[in-house]
Amino acid sequence: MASATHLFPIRHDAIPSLLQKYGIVPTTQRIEIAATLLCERQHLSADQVLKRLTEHGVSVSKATVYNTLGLFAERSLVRQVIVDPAKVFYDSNTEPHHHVYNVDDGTLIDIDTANMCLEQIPYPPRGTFVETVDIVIRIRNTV
Amino acid sequence: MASATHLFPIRHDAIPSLLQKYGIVPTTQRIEIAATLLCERQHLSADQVLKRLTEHGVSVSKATVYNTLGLFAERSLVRQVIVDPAKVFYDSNTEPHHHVYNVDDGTLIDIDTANMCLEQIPYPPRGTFVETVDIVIRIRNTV
DNA sequence: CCCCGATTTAGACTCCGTCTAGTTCAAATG
DNA sequence: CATTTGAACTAGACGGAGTCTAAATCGGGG
Repeated sequence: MASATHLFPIRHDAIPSLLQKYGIVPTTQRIEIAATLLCERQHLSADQVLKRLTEHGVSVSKATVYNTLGLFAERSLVRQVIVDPAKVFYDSNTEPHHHVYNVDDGTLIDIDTANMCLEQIPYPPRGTFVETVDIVIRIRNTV
Repeated sequence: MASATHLFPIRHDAIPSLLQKYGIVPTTQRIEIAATLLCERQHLSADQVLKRLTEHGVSVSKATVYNTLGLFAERSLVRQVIVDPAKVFYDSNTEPHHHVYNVDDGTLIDIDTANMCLEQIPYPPRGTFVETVDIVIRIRNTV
């Protein structure tokens, strides 16, 4: 359940132990998928991860990529970012931060939470708890 | 381009002029779709709108429902809410507010912006402008 | 009443993601 | 070292949301 967030760049041979730290059995495919996404701070869709793997001559099935990214998100190794109705992004950066999404070209960038004070978050209804608070600034290109 | 937000409930016969105020030609189908969504503060997916229309004996094609809701959002008559990777919600409430989304049961509720001060929003990159700032509090059921 | 651009339509199609059922893998066991 | 067993992986079918296309229809201006 790893307390500290990992640092970039992550060395390929550090991945198995990283996965274990998050309670994930480090299989060949999971290591490859993690290496693809976690090599730097970035936002990739499942499809993009699959494409990169294929391009690098690594053969992993579509189902495994989708399942594995879902597992990573569930275990908080990566973060899901839902800003585009068409696809889910997976964010290799798990430190608290928010996002700026360019609706026109699909660019997604991180912004620090520093100074973005968010006061008075309402109590969650009975029987529920807050999982995340996501702030998305949607921008568009002028003209 | 209507400045003031409309008030609920909206009378059915007030819809044609409301559409015109937003630069939308009020056709039969658009009036029906607007009436379905705007009758009260609510969040509906395109599919739900289509279902309600069908249930009320109003026949509108799927393509028209999707296109029309997209048009309404583009003209700021309604607001798109992207919180679920599976579908887009359309929000009849266009006043500034944010959302609490229950990931487990798909419930979406509005929260007032009052007291939720958000300071220090970063400048948008050159050549872009901020369209919306969306805050989504994701909650889950305990147990 | 006719014309013509705007709107609507049915249904095919695309794309993201899930499901299924069979296969492979690897670790533990005998 | 062979066997067992459950987890993980796979290919490909499938499902659902949303888009596209080409044809039909509408409705306001002439």
